[in-house]
Amino acid sequence: MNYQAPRGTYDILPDEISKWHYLENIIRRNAKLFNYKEIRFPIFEKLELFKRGVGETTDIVEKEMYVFKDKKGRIFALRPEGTASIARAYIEHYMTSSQKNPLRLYYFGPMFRYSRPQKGRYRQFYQFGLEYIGSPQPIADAEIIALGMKIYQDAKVPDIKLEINSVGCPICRKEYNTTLKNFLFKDKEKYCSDCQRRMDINPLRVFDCKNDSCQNLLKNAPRMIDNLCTDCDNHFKEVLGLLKKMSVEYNVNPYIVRGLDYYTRTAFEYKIDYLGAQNEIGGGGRYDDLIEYLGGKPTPAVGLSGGLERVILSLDKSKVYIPDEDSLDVLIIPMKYEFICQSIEILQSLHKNDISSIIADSQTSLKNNLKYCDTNKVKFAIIIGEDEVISGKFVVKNIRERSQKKIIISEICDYIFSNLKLV
RNA sequence: GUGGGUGUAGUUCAAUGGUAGAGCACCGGAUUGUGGUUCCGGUCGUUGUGGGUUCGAAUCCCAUCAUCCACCCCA
Repeated sequence: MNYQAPRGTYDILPDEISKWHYLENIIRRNAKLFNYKEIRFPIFEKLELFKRGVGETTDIVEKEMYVFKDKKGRIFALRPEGTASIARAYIEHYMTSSQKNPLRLYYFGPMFRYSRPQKGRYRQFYQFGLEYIGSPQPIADAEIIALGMKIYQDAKVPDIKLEINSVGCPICRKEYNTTLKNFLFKDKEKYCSDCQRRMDINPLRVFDCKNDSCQNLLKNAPRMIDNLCTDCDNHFKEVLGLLKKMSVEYNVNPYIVRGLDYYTRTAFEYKIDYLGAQNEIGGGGRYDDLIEYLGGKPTPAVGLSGGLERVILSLDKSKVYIPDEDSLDVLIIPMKYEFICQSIEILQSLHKNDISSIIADSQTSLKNNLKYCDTNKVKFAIIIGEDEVISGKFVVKNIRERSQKKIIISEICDYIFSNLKLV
């Protein structure tokens, strides 16, 4: 084998596509239910957009982007996530009219991050996302969170947990950061080397440490959630209240830190605990300052994104039944190549009636063609041989019932059409 | 980016440094125009790739590519 898919990428083969359609249909259906409109945006953008939007010091931007130059030396990056592009499009197309706002959008598509592949972690991976732009109100947060949960529940992802936190606004977060740093640096030497490094770069990350002695030291550490300003605190409490009203179960986890800089106030994650290190299948939060920061008018917004392959892995693992897609209606089997004209005639009339059909290879044995019908759940087979051509009556087999009937050519479509519903 | 495991037929897996094998799948026949069972027969490999050690390498060593696990990060 000379060529293989690049590291961290993979092919989705026809046999697996029904899972993807299943999931995409659930997302589309729910998006429609809540009046979210699909948006499609480029797979690459100016590097600057992600640097500014996602945050210069985030891991995503710092070490995980596919960056390239085009022929004129412009620097682009393959998109590592969707929100920055959505904010850009929102500003670029002046999608601000009050008749359309708040604006509800959803998207699907591949994202790219250069990281070491593992199960459930790829370099090209698929995400869906929902964005609710133009409302600062807690009901927007609650709608997004509940809708995400509904999608996972509809898809039958087992044991999904919602964790929620508030990361505050720039003002109270800044204050909190100093408080936390003071607390940490007081006993700096007592922490593990990882934690000491985290203190400088992203102090909130120390809460993720798995080291028991560090956790012990952190017991009395100040938490963001206790240091929110009044507005942020009220906002958070209202979001929680609305979730309760909507019967969405959640756990407040004061240590959720998202890897993208644009989040303000609400931050949340959807988690499962049976996929190893990849326990987060989706997440999101509020990003009230992003659009302004990228050059638009101040516009509050909240959104979420979820990874499709992690959902599919979880469905595989828990053996959730996924219905097969519609199979082929009719296989036309010419016994010899010379009957190809009659085959085409039947094929075209079936297609006119919206009945899916193909002509079998006349070199394959009848036996194998019928086997093909069995394994691929084809509904009918039409056999075309000398007898049929002379008599004008063709054998139409109902594959599942293993029965057959001779029918004149002009009535084949009607016969199959009326029997398809029964199959 | 760091540390470790794995790589053999389409697939799942065998093979003390000494002739590369089995199940499933596939193809053919029993049934010369009729399919899910059964029986019989058959095809399939530069052992991921490239070097090295050895009389001899799937097996040992090095490199490389891919994959998996943990860290990291996140979807």
